[in-house]
Amino acid sequence: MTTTPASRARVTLADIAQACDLSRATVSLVLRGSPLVHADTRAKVEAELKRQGYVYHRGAANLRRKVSSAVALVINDLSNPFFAEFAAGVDEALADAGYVTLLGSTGESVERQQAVIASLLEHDPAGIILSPAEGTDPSRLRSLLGTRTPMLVFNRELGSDWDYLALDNVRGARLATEHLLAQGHRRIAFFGGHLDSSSCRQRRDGYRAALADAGIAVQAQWQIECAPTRLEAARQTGALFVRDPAPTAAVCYNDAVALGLMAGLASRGRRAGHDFAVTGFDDIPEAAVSAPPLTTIAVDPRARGRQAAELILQRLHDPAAPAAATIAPAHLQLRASSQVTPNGDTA
Amino acid sequence: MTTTPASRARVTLADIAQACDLSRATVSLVLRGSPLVHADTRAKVEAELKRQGYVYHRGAANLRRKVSSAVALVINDLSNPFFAEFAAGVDEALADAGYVTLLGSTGESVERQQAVIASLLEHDPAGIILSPAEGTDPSRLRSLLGTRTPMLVFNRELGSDWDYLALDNVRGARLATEHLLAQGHRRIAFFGGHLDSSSCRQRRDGYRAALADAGIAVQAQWQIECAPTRLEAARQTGALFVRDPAPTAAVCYNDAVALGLMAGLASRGRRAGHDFAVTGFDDIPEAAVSAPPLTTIAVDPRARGRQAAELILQRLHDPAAPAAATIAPAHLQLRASSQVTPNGDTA
DNA sequence: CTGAAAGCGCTTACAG
DNA sequence: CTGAAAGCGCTTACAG
Repeated sequence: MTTTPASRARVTLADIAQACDLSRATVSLVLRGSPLVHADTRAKVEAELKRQGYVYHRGAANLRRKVSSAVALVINDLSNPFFAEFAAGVDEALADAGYVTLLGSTGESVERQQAVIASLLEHDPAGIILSPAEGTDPSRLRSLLGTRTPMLVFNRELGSDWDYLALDNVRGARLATEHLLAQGHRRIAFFGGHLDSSSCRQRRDGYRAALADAGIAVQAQWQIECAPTRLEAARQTGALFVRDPAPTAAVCYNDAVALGLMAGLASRGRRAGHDFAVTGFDDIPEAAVSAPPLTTIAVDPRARGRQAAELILQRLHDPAAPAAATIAPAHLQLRASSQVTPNGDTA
Repeated sequence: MTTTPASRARVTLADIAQACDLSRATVSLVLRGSPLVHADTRAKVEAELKRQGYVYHRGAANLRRKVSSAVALVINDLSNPFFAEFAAGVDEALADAGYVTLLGSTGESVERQQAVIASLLEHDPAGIILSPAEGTDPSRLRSLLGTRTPMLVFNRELGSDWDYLALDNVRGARLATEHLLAQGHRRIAFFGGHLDSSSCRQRRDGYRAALADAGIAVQAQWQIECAPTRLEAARQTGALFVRDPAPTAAVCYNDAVALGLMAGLASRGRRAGHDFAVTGFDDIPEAAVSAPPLTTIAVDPRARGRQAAELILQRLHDPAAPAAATIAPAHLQLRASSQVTPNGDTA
């Protein structure tokens, strides 16, 4: 009977032990660098490990030790560069800490999110980092998770008693709004996003606070809701101009919306940064190369990913500590799209 | 002694069996839907599973059954939207097939790639999908992998006897070049990328073939190498114009390079799509919103991800089949950046 | 239809 | 310094 290369049996501790005339226990000690074993024995074992191409079966070891070396990362939209950067940061920091990342993506579907998490739980992750799909029901999530597996929620608040890593949405939107006020704008819209999302509400709160500080009453027609995508934003552009006097600037929910609005403005014969001022939120790479380049709020998603990984690892270390909310900083990234006054002068 | 919620002991088959006054074997049969067990028994067990919040430990089952339900996905650059989309497609298709994705990212470092793969192998993946870091040494990779774990290589050829999923680089670059020729260009550069990368060589081959078919001899100064990043491309822009007559158009290695070149042109007082024609490769989302929008070669990275997942799953099914190379289609996505003639007329 | 026993690849007390 | 035995949570023949 011929054995194809790909089906060769696995080399185990027992094989090494037998070849070295030792017990599996001793080989196991070598593997984990125990100082107990004699230097000669160690050398003999290590040579044999290499010779036979042994690869450690961490799953078997974890089973015996009742530990896990995996963390699940559930992302709502990996095709969004913001979350892709976040995921890269998470994976980087987890790998450095000796953990492997179990990836799951939900495509913003709560049903898929339930299924994905259920499946990941069967692989016994030590913890979960979740960037929740829009419309996530915390109680359904809680009954799925139980209380054995700690979770860190990123970006969208879910309440319950999970750890939470947030962007400073209020402050970021306030910075954007204050910048437009400083350019002389008085009629400033808040454009895009859905108010049932906590991040959208927080950003709008920051916008409102800045206007209130400037003594400006927010007009209802300055609040335009739409799905946070480029396409929907482009479609909703007209809603800004149905009444006179129309806004001269818009604080957008995020960069995707801002880029869509810029496209929508162009198709109506207006130009962002020329006769209308626009700001975004996220600072995705496209923001720097759009026409004109987009003034936005930078939140460094890769650093947020590393931070999320560190927070969940900390939680594994101290399961009993009370759940904590962490607010990550945001800062204004100035570019041409907002460098224009209400009269069309370039600042 | 109080037990904190997070440290509650795991519910196992044995707990369920004991509560139902059955053997673990019977509960195991229920879990996997065996028709052998009596309907009443099944109902009783399922109620108890739910009551105790049992979660299946797939790792333990896999250990016993000597199977794996994980596939490792190693990505060189997750912050590149092209690879992020690819990863999303892989994860989607693997999840549908009941596999979990073990993520690893290398940041284009061959050293990190070795370390990441070594670590992932300890988690016993059934197979590996690798988007190799630049400069990967196939023989080092082979000695790391052994012959037990099948691998699918994406995007960059590594030789050896691994399965390989490629983009149709030759045809894509040919399409881009033929398009520029049709606009009337005769002096066309091939800009960016390193010739030690197989994808770069293939794209340049397609470019050369198109020029040869048009009876044009390629000039040495039309070949500008640089790292495939926006920044390096912007820095190298001047190299296009050191000799007269200078090229009037450039086929770029990829979109990042093309966007960098467009920025470099702008800073030299030239404008892509106005007095110089540019094409990219990949069709990343930024290509549609750049100024001007970038003509490029679309390869549908998400579909490529799904395809990669299907190929590796197929390989798991039939380990003995000969290694196969698969070429995925590429098509021209026409936009403004190339719609200009050598004389500056807009086509 | 259900159970007792062995075993997947590892680690952990406990002896010696 | 090294080994024999038990056990992590599951599944798989084999009995009955």
